[in-house]
Amino acid sequence: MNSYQVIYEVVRQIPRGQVATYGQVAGLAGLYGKARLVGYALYRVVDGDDVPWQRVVNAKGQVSESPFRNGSDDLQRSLLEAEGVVFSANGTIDLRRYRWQPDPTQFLPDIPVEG
DNA sequence: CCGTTGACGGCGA
DNA sequence: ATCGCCGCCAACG
Repeated sequence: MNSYQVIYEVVRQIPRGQVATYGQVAGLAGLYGKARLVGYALYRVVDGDDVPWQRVVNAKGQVSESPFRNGSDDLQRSLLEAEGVVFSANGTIDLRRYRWQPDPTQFLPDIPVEG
C-alpha cells in the first residue's frame, strides 16, 4: 500500500457536492504536511479511474490552475458546478459551506510511536 | 545515482 | 490583504 493508494482511498470518500483541500486530504491519509504529494497523486489520475479528483481544491477554496493541467482545471470547475457547488465572482468556493467533514470514527488519527 | 520539478501550504514582510 | 520564500517528496530524465 503506497501513499497514492491511501490518498485515493480518502478522495473516494468525498461526497458529491462537497470538497476537501489538499492539506485536508493529506492529513486524513496520515500524510500531515505533505499536501503537495496529494497534488502530485491527483495529477496522475487518468479518466476511467474511480477517483472524484475534482472535489479537491486548494486551501484558498480555489481550483489550482496550471498550464500543465492542459485544461483539466477548467473541467474541474464545470464538474463541481454540475454537482451544485457555487463559485463566487472571483472563482472561490465558500469552504465554510462546502468543505467535507468526515466521520471522525472512520478516520482515527495516527498516534506516532516514541522511538 | 542525482538534480529538477510541481493539482500545496504556512509564515513573515 | 497580498506576495515571495521555502519545506515537503515521488517521478522523471
